[in-house]
Amino acid sequence: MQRKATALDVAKRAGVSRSAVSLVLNGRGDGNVAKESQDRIRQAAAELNYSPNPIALSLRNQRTRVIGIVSDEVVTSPFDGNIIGGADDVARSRGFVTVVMDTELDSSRDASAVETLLDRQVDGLMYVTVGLKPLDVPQGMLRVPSVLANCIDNAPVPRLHHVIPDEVSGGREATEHLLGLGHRDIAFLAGAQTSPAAPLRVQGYRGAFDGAGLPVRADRVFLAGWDIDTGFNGAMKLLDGVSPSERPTAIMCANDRLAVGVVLAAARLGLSVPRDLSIMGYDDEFRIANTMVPALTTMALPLREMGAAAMTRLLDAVESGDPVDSAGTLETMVPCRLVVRESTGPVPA
Amino acid sequence: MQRKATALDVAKRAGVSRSAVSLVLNGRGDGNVAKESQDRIRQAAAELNYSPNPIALSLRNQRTRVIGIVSDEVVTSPFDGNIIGGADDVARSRGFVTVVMDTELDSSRDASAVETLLDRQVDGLMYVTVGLKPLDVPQGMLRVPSVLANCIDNAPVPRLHHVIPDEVSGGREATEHLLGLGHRDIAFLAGAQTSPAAPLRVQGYRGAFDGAGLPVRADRVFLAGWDIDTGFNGAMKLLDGVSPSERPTAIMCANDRLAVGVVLAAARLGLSVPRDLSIMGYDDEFRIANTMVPALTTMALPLREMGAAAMTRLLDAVESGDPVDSAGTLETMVPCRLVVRESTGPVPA
DNA sequence: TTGAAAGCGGTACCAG
DNA sequence: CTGGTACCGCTTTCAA
Repeated sequence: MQRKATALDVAKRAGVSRSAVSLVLNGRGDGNVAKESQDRIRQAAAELNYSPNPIALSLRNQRTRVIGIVSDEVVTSPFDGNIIGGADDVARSRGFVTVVMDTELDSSRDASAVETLLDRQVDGLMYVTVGLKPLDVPQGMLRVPSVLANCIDNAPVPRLHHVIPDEVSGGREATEHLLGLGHRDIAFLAGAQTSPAAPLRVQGYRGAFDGAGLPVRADRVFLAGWDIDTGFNGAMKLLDGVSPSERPTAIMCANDRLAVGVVLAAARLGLSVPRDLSIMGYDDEFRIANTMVPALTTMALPLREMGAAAMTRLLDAVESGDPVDSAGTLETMVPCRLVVRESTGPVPA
Repeated sequence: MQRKATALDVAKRAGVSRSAVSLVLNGRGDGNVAKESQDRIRQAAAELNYSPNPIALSLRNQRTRVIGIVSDEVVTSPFDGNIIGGADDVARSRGFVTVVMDTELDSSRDASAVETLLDRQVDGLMYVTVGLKPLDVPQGMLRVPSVLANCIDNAPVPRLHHVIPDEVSGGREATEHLLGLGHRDIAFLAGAQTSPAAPLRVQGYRGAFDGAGLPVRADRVFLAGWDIDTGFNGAMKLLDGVSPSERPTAIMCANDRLAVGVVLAAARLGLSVPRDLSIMGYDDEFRIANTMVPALTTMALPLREMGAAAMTRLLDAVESGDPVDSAGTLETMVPCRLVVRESTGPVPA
């Protein structure tokens, strides 16, 4: 591997000094370097396939054009990877590189990941989590521009800007979809208390009923968990051995996996979806919601948009030198998106 | 943010020169620096919370202790993230940092990701893919020590070492599990032709039958796809309207999602799993296989082990200066692991 | 045993 | 308009 060309090589080839090379290649040639020299420099650079050494640049400029992304388990878990995808899109388009470190839910690694990144002089930091959650912000994040994606500063007085999905309106619109199909008895398997998303979606569910002037049956909302078996068991409790008139006509689920369990239970019980029972998921999980039988109607999390919004905000701050929340607001909410497929239909006659 | 302490600060505080600081802190103090000075230096370093600037180090040493990981879509897809987890474990334990770049299946980004990483002077590279596949190795990977995880150098004469799961024995052991339960008519939804994993698993399936001295019914193996609906449709074809004596007593699936579809079909048809029908998955996909109802018996991919093995091999090469395949072999196969849960049982009487 | 100096690859200031 | 030079933080060689 022959070593890469340096600015000195270019200078020699063009018969000028290193300084001239630097000026020209950084667009500050005009008014400083003769037009003719500029051409020679640019040509020499092209011939040698020259590009400046980012490490030397970093050392000199004290800025690296690198953004550090710390994730709780976004890389290693099956979820929410698109937040990073959306963030990286924006970063690349603006000439930044992202480096990702995953702590695999070991919060004792948070601080050291941040310090490692800071040591390497990242220009900014982003923390991404799987699922909406409060975050004990690592101290180091306060030393450079930083944003949170899908998590919220857990301090008494929050300091970092966060980008989160609008769970309340997500819950509301999902419910409105079912109300619009004529359903009135809608059960809600609402996930687990442990996530702040659960109560927010329930709030949206209530809001939809209120908005329609309909009463909410408190006993139709269940907080349990997030997995297939939970959905299955919850559905069995709601449906098995219950007369058709007593059954809910629709079941909303706080994620697609719960919905898979519910579909499974319906199949066991000989209920046709959506003819006898409508089922809604949440998340629009890739290769689950769209390939389920029947394909799941669901509320898509705006993962890419969240990542993009967070990164945009962060880079604006990095490049301007202002703090991330310069616009005065500490929160960006991104709306969820209703995806209608085949698991929901009109209320049975 | 007050700037970090430099070696010069430490030197001043200890009343010595920068060189002395460098020597002592790199363990080459004995024989070069007076014991007493050594102590003062170490103490000063501790007091100032000194650690060398990695960027300056990189520039000086031309080595960064950074390993670049390029992934096709491991970060953004729900799959195989644990390969990176396993790799990162090993890297951290050996004092290296990994930086991950995901190309989101855009192979035109492969080369530029590698060049970016190379520009930043990574000491080694690893390419990770979702699902076993042939890889057109980006040229740049040949310039530093590199390994492949879950993919295989697609060149006429392969150059890079790869770490892959042993799909043949995975397929064989899965089949043997079912044969051991007395099943003789075992259908295999074997994924899609597009992945090299599919034919390998089929080969294992055939091997198991051969080994047991049993004939293979060629019409029991189907190549179709990898998703829930494919599994559902495949199972319906095998089971719906077919008399019990004509039905396979077990269905093997090339991944857990197919198995979900098969379970769903069985539920629709009123078949009890595993009493009437045994179902096997493959992959042990997190939060699918273990939470399915019934929980899926499956063949776990050794993702963490693969990542760890690949990184170990890579770092050995980086630290020794030898090429990655110095042991003479270009392939490491890691065995899959049978996980018995509740979806398989004895053949029906 | 110690410190001065060169150099890694750049950028930016300043005198010519 | 140009080229010399200092400096970013560290390691390493070499002379004192």
